[in-house]
Amino acid sequence: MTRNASNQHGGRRPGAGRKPGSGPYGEPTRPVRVPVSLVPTVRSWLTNVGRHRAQSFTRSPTVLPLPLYGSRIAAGFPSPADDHQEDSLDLNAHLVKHPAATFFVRVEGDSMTGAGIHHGDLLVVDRALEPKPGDIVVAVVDGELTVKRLEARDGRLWLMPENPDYPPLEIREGTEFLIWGVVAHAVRSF
Amino acid sequence: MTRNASNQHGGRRPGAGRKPGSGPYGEPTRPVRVPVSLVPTVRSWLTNVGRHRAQSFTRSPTVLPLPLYGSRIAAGFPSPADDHQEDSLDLNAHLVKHPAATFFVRVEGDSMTGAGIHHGDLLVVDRALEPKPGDIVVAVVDGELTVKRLEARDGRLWLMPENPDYPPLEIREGTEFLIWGVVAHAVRSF
DNA sequence: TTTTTGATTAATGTATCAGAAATCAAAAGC
DNA sequence: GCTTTTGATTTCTGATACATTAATCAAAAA
Repeated sequence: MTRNASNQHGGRRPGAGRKPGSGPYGEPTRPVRVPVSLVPTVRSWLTNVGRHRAQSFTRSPTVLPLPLYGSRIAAGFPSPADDHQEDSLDLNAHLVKHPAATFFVRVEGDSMTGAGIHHGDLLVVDRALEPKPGDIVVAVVDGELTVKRLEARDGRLWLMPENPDYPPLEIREGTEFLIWGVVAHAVRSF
Repeated sequence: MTRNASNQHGGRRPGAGRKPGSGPYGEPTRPVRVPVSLVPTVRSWLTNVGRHRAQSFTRSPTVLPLPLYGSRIAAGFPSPADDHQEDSLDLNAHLVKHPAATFFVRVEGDSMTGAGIHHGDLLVVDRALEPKPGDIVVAVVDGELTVKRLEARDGRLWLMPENPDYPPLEIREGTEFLIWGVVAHAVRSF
């Protein structure tokens, strides 16, 4: 006992003690093994979501954020300006090989649904690609723009639909036919 | 030494020993305190980050406006001065509404072909969008990453495939469920 | 050539611990 | 009487320790 007669502060308080649920999360915690590189992400999420318990459906958290830089880091933390990692993607760089020769076309109709091209899709068309049989091309036939698969049979060219409701289109002697480019990608929006 | 003369297996192997990075995450782990109720969520997330690599949107997106052409062209090859050019479009700006909250996932399987999402497609997933019934979402269910359409029926959540070969997935009382984000676009490459 | 096997090393889950944080209420100060 | 102080009490968290599991090695055995 270090208390003297002139100092009687403190002392037993039956029932004193920190109450359960008084921590930042309102409940106890358990240690979970987290890969070193993801520790900051998990901590940050726990700080922002775990405490506020923002939820959109039932009691489950909506989203656990993916790391902006999730690559395996040998040592240290990534620099915020460090973007040269396989985990980041630029759509232009990824989808446009020849910028000067690329354009977009919106799909109308459903003649190519078998190829996963649907009405309303946005096509990325590359004029720099050499059209060859099997390619899906954007072409003008008798003044009409169309999207079909290019085929070569018996020395003739055909534009093949990928939907049985549409007939194959033969490119004949007097047909006005022009290929605009090769379809590289189709973008579907929801 | 418990070995006898008729059993000489094993023994010293200089250089033997488990190699660094041989665990499921490819790197060491550290214990992080997680609220008890969030432990399953964090675990499932860690499991899937390690198994299904996702790519984040670049932090320094390029700007590349390219021509978007209309569907009706009378004749001739499109040129920059062509009257029929409707607009120009930059893929990054057009497809990514919330750069910091966007990531990409490659589709595996064909449970959503009815929605035009096919095996191998690249999904643009937006974490900033509030998931609501009818949205196509990327979700984790009992530790498995999946892409499905979110539905709400009778006070319950369902993850609906868009291919009759697959069963609907009901989110029940004990189901570990969390939504990673809402699918904004699907990119098909040829 | 393939499989076996003790030795070797990394990784993981759990236990433990020290210090921090929150709570209590009588004593002290005003 | 009201507010502040203060030692005791209890919970909580981050870090470390530890036991077990997992992965790797290569000579010996099959």
